[in-house]
This record gives sequence, structure tokens and C-alpha cells, in this order.
Amino acid sequence: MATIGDVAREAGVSRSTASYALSGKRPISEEVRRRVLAAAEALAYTPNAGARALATSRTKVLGLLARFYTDEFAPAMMQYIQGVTDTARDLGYDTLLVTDEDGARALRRITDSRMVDGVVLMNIAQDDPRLPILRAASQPGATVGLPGDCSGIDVFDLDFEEAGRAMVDHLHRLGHRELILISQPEHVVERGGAYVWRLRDAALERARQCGVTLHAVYGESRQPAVGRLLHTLLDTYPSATGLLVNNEAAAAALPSVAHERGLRVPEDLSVIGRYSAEFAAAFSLPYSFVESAPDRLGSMAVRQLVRRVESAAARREPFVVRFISPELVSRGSTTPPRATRPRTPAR
Amino acid sequence: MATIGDVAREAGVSRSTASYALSGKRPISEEVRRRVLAAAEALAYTPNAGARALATSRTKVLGLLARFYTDEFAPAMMQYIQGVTDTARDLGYDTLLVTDEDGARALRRITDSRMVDGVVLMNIAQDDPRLPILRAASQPGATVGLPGDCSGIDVFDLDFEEAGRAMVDHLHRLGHRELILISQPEHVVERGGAYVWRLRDAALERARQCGVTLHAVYGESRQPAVGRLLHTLLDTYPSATGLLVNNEAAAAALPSVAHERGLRVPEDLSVIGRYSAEFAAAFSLPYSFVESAPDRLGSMAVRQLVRRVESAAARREPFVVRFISPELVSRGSTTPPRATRPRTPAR
DNA sequence: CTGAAAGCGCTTACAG
DNA sequence: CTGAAAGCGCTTACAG
Repeated sequence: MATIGDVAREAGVSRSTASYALSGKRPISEEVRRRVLAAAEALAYTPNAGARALATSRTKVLGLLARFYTDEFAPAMMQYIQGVTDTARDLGYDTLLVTDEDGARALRRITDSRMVDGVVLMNIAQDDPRLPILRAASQPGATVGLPGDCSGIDVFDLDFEEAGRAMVDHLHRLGHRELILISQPEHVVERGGAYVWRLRDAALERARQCGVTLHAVYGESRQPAVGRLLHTLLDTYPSATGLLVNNEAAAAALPSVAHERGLRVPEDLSVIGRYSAEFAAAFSLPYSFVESAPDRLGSMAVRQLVRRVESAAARREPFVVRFISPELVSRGSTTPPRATRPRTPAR
Repeated sequence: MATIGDVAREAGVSRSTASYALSGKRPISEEVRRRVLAAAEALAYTPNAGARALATSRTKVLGLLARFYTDEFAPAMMQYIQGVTDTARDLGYDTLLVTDEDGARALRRITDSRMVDGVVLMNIAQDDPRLPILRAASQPGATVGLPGDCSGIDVFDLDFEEAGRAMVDHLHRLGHRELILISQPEHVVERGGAYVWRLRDAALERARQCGVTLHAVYGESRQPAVGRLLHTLLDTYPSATGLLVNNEAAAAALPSVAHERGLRVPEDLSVIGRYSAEFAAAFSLPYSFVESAPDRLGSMAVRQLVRRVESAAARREPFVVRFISPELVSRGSTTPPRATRPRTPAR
């Protein structure tokens, strides 16, 4: 591969001039610039990334720490990753994907060795062992997901509490008085997935406030267990008129379960899910849902990270905890409950 | 961060001695080695990756070029990626994940700048524009997926032709004489996904040879279209007794379709799928299937790649095209067809 | 506007 | 067994 020395020789200038002509960091005569660019083009010159990193202390690489848990829904994970890699690329960064089981150790490795300019953490746990390491690192870090302690990092997440309240409010306003909430499996919570109980607790609290009975249960993450659970729930609470689904697998299983029971949505049961539009499309889910916006969250985390990487001023700004407001996307799967529904059908 | 100079000073030796003590590349007195290791430990020394790459021309990073197409099933993609990242890590490599739309350009960028020691290409097309660039690169490359021209690279794939034949043979031996094969959507083929017609053509050929009627159709990749298509197919070919499914979305949709039609598997219809065990588990698919082994393929590609990276001798070996033999995992979803089924049920 | 030189942090022949 | 030095390929203050 051609080096900057080759380019300089070809253009008949010094290496520093070649470098400046290429970077534009100081004025270069039009004639010389032309010769350097032509030489670089002719030799197909590409700077050596290691050498540049050594000289500038910048790698133009971001670390992405993610785990692919088999009990979390893969398509959602892919969207977060896509959001991160796409935005990083737009901003001129490549992405080092790290899926090590020991995330703390891996994080230390990539930051201490200066392989990356910044780090995005996914699959955040309430008490995440990677956070102390990230705080001690010299590179900035951002998380997708809300940890217990947000100090020293930028945090991005869906406002799950607001999502829980919005779901309850929506059905309460329509006249529902008894609802079921099916959450992620309990072991997701045990692993530290705070988003599960954030939505759940807020929904329970809001339900209490407005006199709605809310049966909140943890779900399963796989077929057929999750389908069986849905049947059981609908059997157990026959007077419940609305179903809130904070569990992708349950949402995906619901159409067949409804079909098997001859249950019409929304006539017999109002349904609101919480997942991404992409997920809804993949499974053609016919339910209104709170958009979880994985691509947007990944993108936001990267943008903030890159700001801190590239600007000393930005690096001194206070850390942020930014929530995306839940957006309820209507698919017509909610309606007033049977009991209070007007004689004339709503149009 | 501490440098090797800091470690050397702390240990009271030269930088070269510190380096050798750490790498073990030449004999060091026990006493000195101890001091150096202690100093490195005390200073939490981690070599600077850029400096090391510059000095050794090795980055210990592999490139992984993958696309997340919305019409390909995300969970399968995740397994390939996991296979690659896990194996890379086991062998001491990190993974640069590149999802650029313009894969050829991205590939040139990461190879020319020497960010990676080798590259794994996924989502291989019959005439893949990345391959000429990979062949011209100085780093070795491997693909998961069979391109039209395999020269200059190592290729790993499931033997889709053998899979097609195995599916037909299996049902033919049981006495079936009319089968349906539902493949991936046609636009996957148009994008260059040769594996679709490799399985299809081989199945058709084998069917012809053994006098089996095979209705081969391209499928859909999304609900509810794929479900509707399954209904249509079963309506159109009422005398078909077996269904071959080379389409993940169709496989996932089949249980509800069968339920809706009151169709029993295998009593009324024998079924064989082609997907991974992990996929089968996620959707609890009750069908016998040809294991597509995504994690194993990703792992094999990385192993071969690393061999070539680390050994000049291995780098001179002839390039390989390695097929995984399809393994038919029985889940009891096939049986002799109604017409010819013996009175006494098979045990 | 341009060049010669130092320096980033490693590794590894070369000398002893 | 150990050290002084060169070199990997960049960038960027320093000088002119």
C-alpha cells in the first residue's frame, strides 16, 4: 500500500505538505494541492489507520457492547445495532461489536488499548458491572437503557414509566375498568432489566389512581409457553376487557391465540403492545402499540457520543439522561369495552 | 495510560527488555521478568493497539460485512454474527461490524486502511461486487455463502443442493409422490441469493429422477402474506402429501395455518423445514428440519481466516469451498402418506 | 505557502 | 541475558 511518503514523492513535495494538502488543515497553493490529490488518487492512497490513531489519539471507531440473549427478541436487538452502526457511519465512525460474556473485561480491553474513541453499552442492567469501568475510562460512554446510577455517562431510553401510564390512561379513558398486563419473563428482571418493572410499576400505580384493576404478570419469552400463558390469563380473568403487552414474544403469539379462542380484537378485547414499528411489520401485528424506537435510541446515543468525542467543550457538558416519549401508534385495536359500548357502533 | 516506557522505568530495565519480558519472545532472567510483570500489573499497563498495529502490521481485528435486510429473518442473522464474534474472541480477535449499504466501498476502506487482518463476508450474492475488492486486498477473506466465483477466497456454506435432495429423498422413501416446496421470496433470488435456487433446482431434479411431482414456488417473507400463501398452496394442490419449507417466515407461520385448516401434521401432511435449531426453539416449531447451522458456519469461516492470518504457510494453501452436510433433525413430522399408509400405524 | 523534524507507543533486528 | 536504536506511517508544532 502507498504511504504518505509515496504520495509526497510522486507529487514532488514534502510529507508534511502532502498531509496538509490532504487534510486541508493549512493553506496550500492550488497548484500543489492539485498535484498531491492527483498523486493520492493515482496511488490509491489510504491512510494507515494505526499510524493515524497513534499520531492523533483518535481511532474513528466506536465500541458497541451488546449481548444476544436467547430470551430477548432478536429482531429488536438487530434494530438497535443497525441504529448504532448506521449513525456511526454517517458521522465517519466504524463500529467494533463486542459480544463477550464478560462485558466488563471486554470493555476494559477496548478502552485501555485505545481501540475506540467512545463506547455504547446495550443490555443495561440496573447495577451494571460495566459502568464503573466506563466511568474510569478516558473515552466517553453512552448507554441505551437506564441503569440505577447514571453518573458519568449519557443515558438514552424509552420512557417506560410514561409508556405504562399512557397504556392505562388510554384504556381507562375508553371506559375499561379491568386490564391485564403481560410483561417480559421474570428472569429478564433478575438479570437487571429495569425497564420491565419501570413500565409495570408505573402502570400499576396509575391504575390504582384511576380505579382500574390491573392484573400484572410476568410472561414467557418463547413459544409455546407464551401462547399457553395467554390462554391461561384470558381464562383466569374473564372480565378483563383490555390487554397490555410489554413482551414481544407474547405480542407475536397473540394473533393465533385470539384466533384459537374466537376472540375478536377490539370487539371482545382491546389490545396495546409495546414494540417497534419494524417488529409490528415483520409479524403484521394488528395492534395499537407504543413505539419503542430502537433505531432512534441507538442513533441518539451515537450522536451524543460523537459530540463528546469531537468537542472538548461538549465533553465538559453535564451528562444527560434522555427519555424518548412513548408514542402510541394507533392500529384500531382498542375500543370502549362491551359493557359500556354505545348501541350504535363507533364509526 | 501507562506506556511500555513507564513499565520499563518502574522495573528499572530498558523498553526492549520490558517488551520482551511481556511477550516472552526471548529469554529473560527470572528476576527481571518478575519485576517487569509486577510493574505492568501495578501500572495497569495495556499496550496501545494503534502503536502495536503500526509496529507489527497486525491489528487483531477481523472485519465482518453484513447487511440486515428486512426481508431476511433477523434471528438467523444474529446467529451468524454470534458465531463469528464468539469464535473471533476465542482466537484473540475483535470484530469490526460493517453494515454499510455500499459494501464494496466499505470493504475497500477497512482493508486499505489496514484496520483489519482479515474479512468475513455475509449475505453473499451470486455475483457479489465485494469479491473483486476482497481478492485485490492484501488481507485474506472468507465468505459464509457460495458466490458464483469462488476464486481467491475461502467459502463456507450449507450444502443446499444436498439439502434439497435429502428432503425429497426422505419423503419419497416414505411413499410420497406429490410434494410442495416453498422457497424464499423471489426478490431474495433477484438480490443474488443463490442458495434459494440451489436447493430448489436440486430438489426438482431429484424429484424428476424418482418420479415425484414437486410444486416449487417462491414464498413471501412476511406475515400475513406468507400465511395466505400457505393456504393458497394447500388449496391449489389438495393431493400433495408433503411440504418442504425453505423459508423461515413460512415455517413460523405454518403452525397457525395448519391449526386454522384443522390440518394434522404428520397425519394429513408431512413437513420438513430448513432452519437452525435455535430458530426452531424460538418458535417451538414441531417439524423435522434440515439444520442450517449458522453459528457453525460463522465459526468455521473465522477459524480458516485466522489460520491464514497467522501462518504464512496456511496463506499459501489452496482456497477451499467447504460445505456443511445437511443434517436432518427428526421431530416426527413426517410419515407415510394417507393413501399408501399401512393399516397398522408405524410405531 | 512550504519543509525538516519531532513524536505518537510499540516491536525487533543489531550489538554486546 | 540485556540495551540502544531504528522503524512502522502518520500529524503537527516549529522555522522560514
